[in-house]
Amino acid sequence: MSLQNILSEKVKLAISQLYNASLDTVEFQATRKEFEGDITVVVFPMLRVVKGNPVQIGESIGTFLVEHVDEVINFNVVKGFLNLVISDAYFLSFFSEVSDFSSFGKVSESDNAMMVEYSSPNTNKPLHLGHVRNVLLGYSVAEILKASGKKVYKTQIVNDRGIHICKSMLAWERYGNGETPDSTGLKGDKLVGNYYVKFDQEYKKEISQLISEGLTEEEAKVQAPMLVEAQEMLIKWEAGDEEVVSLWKKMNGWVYNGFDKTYEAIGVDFDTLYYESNTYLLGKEVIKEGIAKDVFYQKEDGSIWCDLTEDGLDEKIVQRSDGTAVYMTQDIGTAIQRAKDYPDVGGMIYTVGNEQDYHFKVLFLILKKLGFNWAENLFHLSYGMVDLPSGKMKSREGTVVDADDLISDMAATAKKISEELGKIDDFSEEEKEDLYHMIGLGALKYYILKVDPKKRILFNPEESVDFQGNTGPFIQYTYARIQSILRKAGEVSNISFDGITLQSKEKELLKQLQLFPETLQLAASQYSPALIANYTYDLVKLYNSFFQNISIFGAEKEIEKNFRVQLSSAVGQVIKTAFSVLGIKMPERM
RNA sequence: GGCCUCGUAGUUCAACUGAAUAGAAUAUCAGAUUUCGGCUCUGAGGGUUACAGGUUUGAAUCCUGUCGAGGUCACCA
Repeated sequence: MSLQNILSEKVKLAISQLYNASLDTVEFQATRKEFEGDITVVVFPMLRVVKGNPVQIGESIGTFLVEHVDEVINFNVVKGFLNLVISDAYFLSFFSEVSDFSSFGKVSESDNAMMVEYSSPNTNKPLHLGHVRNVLLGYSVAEILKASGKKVYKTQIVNDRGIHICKSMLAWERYGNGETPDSTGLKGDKLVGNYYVKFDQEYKKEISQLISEGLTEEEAKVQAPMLVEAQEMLIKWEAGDEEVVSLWKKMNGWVYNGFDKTYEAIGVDFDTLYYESNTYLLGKEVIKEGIAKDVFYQKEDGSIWCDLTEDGLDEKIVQRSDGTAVYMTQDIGTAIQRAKDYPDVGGMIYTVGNEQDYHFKVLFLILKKLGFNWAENLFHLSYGMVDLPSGKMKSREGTVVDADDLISDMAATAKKISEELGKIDDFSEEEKEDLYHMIGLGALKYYILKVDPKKRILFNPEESVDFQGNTGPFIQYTYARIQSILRKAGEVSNISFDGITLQSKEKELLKQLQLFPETLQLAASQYSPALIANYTYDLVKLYNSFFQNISIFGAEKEIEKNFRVQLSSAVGQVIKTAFSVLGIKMPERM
């Protein structure tokens, strides 16, 4: 039982005994460091049920708590704030009761399952920095949910259908000379991406050619032979034309291979995949049923709509007049398919950029109207764009930061900095490369995840691999240093710590450690990796100031040394757990 | 134009969802240290939380309006 829960009940008891009133909740906050105390009860909200002077009420409650609660040994009141001093014994017993800090805060898996979707790229371009934010967020939220006791399925929807795919296919057929990833040594997604660009270049040439022949720009855009041919290809694809389908399969295969390498480099994975080419037809079935249920209606031209004006939104098309599926149709189909495939799923989280806020608002509403019980638990994990110091990323202007390049750049910077430190000269080349990758990636992930998802992020490549301050490598470094201390200390017996007097830094550390389980739960309920990142940095800062003020090896008594070493070990374990839900690995040395 | 999100030290981010004197990091400046101006430590300055009202014992946080940044309003995905 946490300290807050114990105190909360006792405060309520005090209110009912002293004032004959009842209180629903008690508000706590950390005691500011300029006052004495470990935890603070805010008296102001109680004024609603108890009339009187907040200072006097605080005094009475404080006196009551000191008399009736073992953990509370002293108190003081400042304005409406009741600062309580908690006994060392309480913190020490908390510390010795947790036998294993490596799983501290984690809750074992329940039947309550969630599906988390992230990444979901187009198959015609390599992944870029924007995808990186998506992937990191989605993966981390999935891991946070797992650690907080949910069963989680990580998934994505692969956007493998449509005119854009045909464009790169066509360009490859015309200009490719049979090039393959093997023959060129290029990653599959890069190769296909190049032909997508090639299409655009040739298409533009055709347009200007046509304009010089006297067509207007509008006409030229529609009549350019390349575009017409791509459209014909799409029709063939939908009709199941063997040649087109096999080319489509071949080129998509290349892209998937390329993506897999990128995902592996980033360190994320998926439990199940959905392909748009498989689910778009399902959506159309549901549309039919929806008409019968009066959720949708058909216009004269045959197009099908959903009227959401009563809910303050617009009318939304769900099927074109020619009977083909739109984006919305597929998403409806995919969601339903997922619920069928995984009946234990009680909710879904979609990690998608905030430019699609409206789309998901509509999607969720439609699914609710269709009457699915899981539709009550859908959440759009919306995030802001990633800007560069030079401005917005624009693929047309070539200012896009490629994901693979980014990862290797980060590792290269990590290498430069690590070499200057010179602590790992005895590592093998392979160990060094692993370490640089770990640090570079740690920097990138932390830099992105510490920011509130809904805010835009400014990505400054130079700042992002900093080793100082609130950065991933700084926390990794602290972890490595703790491991070094533990190696030096050797075996430490696990004995009880009765009789130790806590120094203020030690007490603060224990307080912060104790907060980890609730922080994890809070992060899970708010889908917020940033909360974990900031918690971890606070813990590391406290540990560093502990480390500076208290000598571990120079402790006077063996029992004190043991305690400090174990405290270091616990901090290390908690930092490691916290970083693991952010998807960041910890080096044993660096 | 309608709707949505955001606006906090020079900069990048916090603030436990309404509480005490709004915190870190980084940059800047001043000291200490040294082979040097680089590394490391110590300290300081830096804020009317975009602006104006309102609600409240109490507002960066909630409400209204204004300004600014971005997004979105397709039979594209």
